[in-house]
Amino acid sequence: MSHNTAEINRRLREAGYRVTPQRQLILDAVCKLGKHVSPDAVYEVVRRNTPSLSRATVYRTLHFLTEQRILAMVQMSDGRVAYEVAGPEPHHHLVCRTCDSYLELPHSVLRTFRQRMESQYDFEVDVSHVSFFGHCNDCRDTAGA
Amino acid sequence: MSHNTAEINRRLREAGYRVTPQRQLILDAVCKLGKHVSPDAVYEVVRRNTPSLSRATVYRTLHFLTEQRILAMVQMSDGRVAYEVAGPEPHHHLVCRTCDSYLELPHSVLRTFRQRMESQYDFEVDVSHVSFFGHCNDCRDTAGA
DNA sequence: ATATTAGTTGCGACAATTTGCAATAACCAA
DNA sequence: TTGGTTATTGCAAATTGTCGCAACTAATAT
Repeated sequence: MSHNTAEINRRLREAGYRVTPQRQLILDAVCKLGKHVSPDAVYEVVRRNTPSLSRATVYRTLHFLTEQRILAMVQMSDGRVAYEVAGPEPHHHLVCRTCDSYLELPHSVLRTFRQRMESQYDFEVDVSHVSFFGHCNDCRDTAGA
Repeated sequence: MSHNTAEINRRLREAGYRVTPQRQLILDAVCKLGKHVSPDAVYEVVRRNTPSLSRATVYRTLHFLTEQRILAMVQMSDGRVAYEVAGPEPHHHLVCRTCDSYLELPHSVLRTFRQRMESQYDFEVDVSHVSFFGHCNDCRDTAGA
C-alpha cells in the first residue's frame, strides 16, 4: 500500500467530498497495479470483487482522484491516458512512440521553462506530470526521421 | 486560401500518394475554419457539399495530412486534438485549461531542452507542436491553486 | 482513349469514453 | 440512532475515434 488511506480520506471529507467504497477500491487497484495503469485494467481488477461497479464510475473516479492530486494522469503516445499514484514531488515522462517505454524526469527540468513562460507570456504553466514524446535509444535507429 | 494547392498536390503525387477530391475538401475546410479545428467541425463543413464523405475519411485524412506535414496536430486540454495548417516553422502552444485559448511559442524555446534530453538520457524528443497546459493571465485568478 | 494497379474511400461494426438522470447512500446534525 | 441533504453511483444512450474489407478511382503507361 503506497498511499496513506486515513490521510486521503480526511482530505476528501474536508473538501466536502465523500469516501465511498468505489473510490477506495479504485485507488487500491491503481496502487496495486503499479505505474501507468489503464482505466480498463482498473475496471478488470475492481469488478472481480465488485461486479456491480460500472465502467463510468471507474472513469469518473480516476478523473476525480486526479483533480484531487491523489492520482496523476500520464499521456501515452497513442493518445490514451494512464494513471499512477501521485508522489509528493511531481515528475515528467519521456514516452517512446515506438515501444511505449518511458523515462522519468525530475520535476526540476522544467523549472526555468516555467519561469520563462511566466515572465514572458504571463502564462502559468502546469508543470506536473508533463509527457514528452519521441524515441528512446533502442528505437531511434529503426524509427526513421 | 492560406495554402499553395498546386505545390501540395505535387508533393503528394511525388511521394506516391493521390490527390483526391476528399483530401482537397478536407484541407480547404481546415483552412477556412482557421486555427485549432476539431475533426467534427471539419466533418460538418465538408458534408454540406459532399454528404457521402464519411467520418472515417475525415479522421484518416487529417492524420494523413499531418504525417505529410501539411497539417499540424495540436493537443487540447481535454485530451482531444485539433488541427491547423502547418506553417513553415513548427511552433508550440500554451493552452489555457479554463478558457481553451492559446498562445503560440517559437520553436526555439525547446531547443536547449531537447539537447539536454538527448545528451543526458539518449532520448530524442519530438519537439514539433508540443502543447503545454496551464492558465492564461485572464483565467489564473479565478482558477484557484 | 483504355486498361492496369494500387492507393483510397465508404460502410458497418467495434472499442473507448462521456453524459443525463433517477436511485442510492455517505455524511452531518439533532 | 434517525432523518435530511446532496454527492455519488449505475444504467443506458450518446459521442468520439478506429478498423477490416470490398468497391472505387487517380495516376501511369500503352
